[in-house]
Amino acid sequence: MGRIRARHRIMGRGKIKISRIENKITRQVTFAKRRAGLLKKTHELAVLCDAQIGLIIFSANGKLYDFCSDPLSMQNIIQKYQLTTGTRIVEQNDTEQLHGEMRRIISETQNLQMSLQRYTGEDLSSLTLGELNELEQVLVHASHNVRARKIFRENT
Amino acid sequence: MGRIRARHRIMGRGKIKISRIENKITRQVTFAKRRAGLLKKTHELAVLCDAQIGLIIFSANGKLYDFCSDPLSMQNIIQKYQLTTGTRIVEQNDTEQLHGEMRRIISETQNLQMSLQRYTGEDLSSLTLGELNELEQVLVHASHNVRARKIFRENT
DNA sequence: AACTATTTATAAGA
DNA sequence: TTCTTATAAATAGTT
Repeated sequence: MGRIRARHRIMGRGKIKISRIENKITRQVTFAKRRAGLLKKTHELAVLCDAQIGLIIFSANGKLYDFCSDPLSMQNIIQKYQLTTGTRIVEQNDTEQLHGEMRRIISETQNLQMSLQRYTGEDLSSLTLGELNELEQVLVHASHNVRARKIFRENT
Repeated sequence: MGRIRARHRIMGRGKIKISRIENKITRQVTFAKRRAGLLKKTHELAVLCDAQIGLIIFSANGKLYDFCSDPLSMQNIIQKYQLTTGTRIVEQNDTEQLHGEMRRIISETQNLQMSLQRYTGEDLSSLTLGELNELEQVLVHASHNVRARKIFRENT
């Protein structure tokens, strides 16, 4: 008498084959359990061994679960990954080229603005005497052109 | 007689606290063991439950280990992650802003070049009569400025 | 690298 | 769903 455990009724929880679980309910339950286990193990590895780890999980339904070890963010991990593997270097070059082109055109714009200030007489401070003579000729010539153009317009 | 196991000599392999392993050798051994375990578990979860998983591990020495479930590539996973979380929108905005600024400055440069062509008399074709009068005044004024500057320079 | 006592994860059941 | 527990799997300390 007393408490007798019906141990024979509790059948084993067998091992499973690693292939897609067909039963939907079972698959979802297993996903929840193993996902939790994986996240825990990931965290433990990162802490125990000073590793930087990023883990991204999309469920079959597309829901996202992720983990990233401190002190980096997932973006940091991804950047480091892309630098290490050489992936996405194309786009980085694109950005660098864009920056280079940007610097070039900003410089050109500044030069144009300075030129314009000379042609309008706003700023002549940096010019030598020779450059002033040259500029005067251009301006005189330009004003002649304008007068000629005016006459052309008046007669058209 | 027989084979007697000296079981008492085999002491327990205790549980450990989850904090950085101080001993370097132990830490490296544990890293290798748990890394293998984690990669295996990751693969199993992906297969069993039809999940899409990307795992990136950097050792303390910076060595990369990664896993990505078929049929996606790590880049696919990263893209999907960034789309899902909205990350990298910042950088996309950066790039877009850069392109916008580029367009603006290109336009400004073109305007400056056109202005300059007018001030040098190279291209007056698009100007109205009123604009021509205005331009002529600016040019005359500018040439006066240049003459004044020349006299200043000659006496300095 | 191999071993094994223990701890941990988890499959199936309740 | 959440809890339980027999069993499988991982692994810490050791050799």
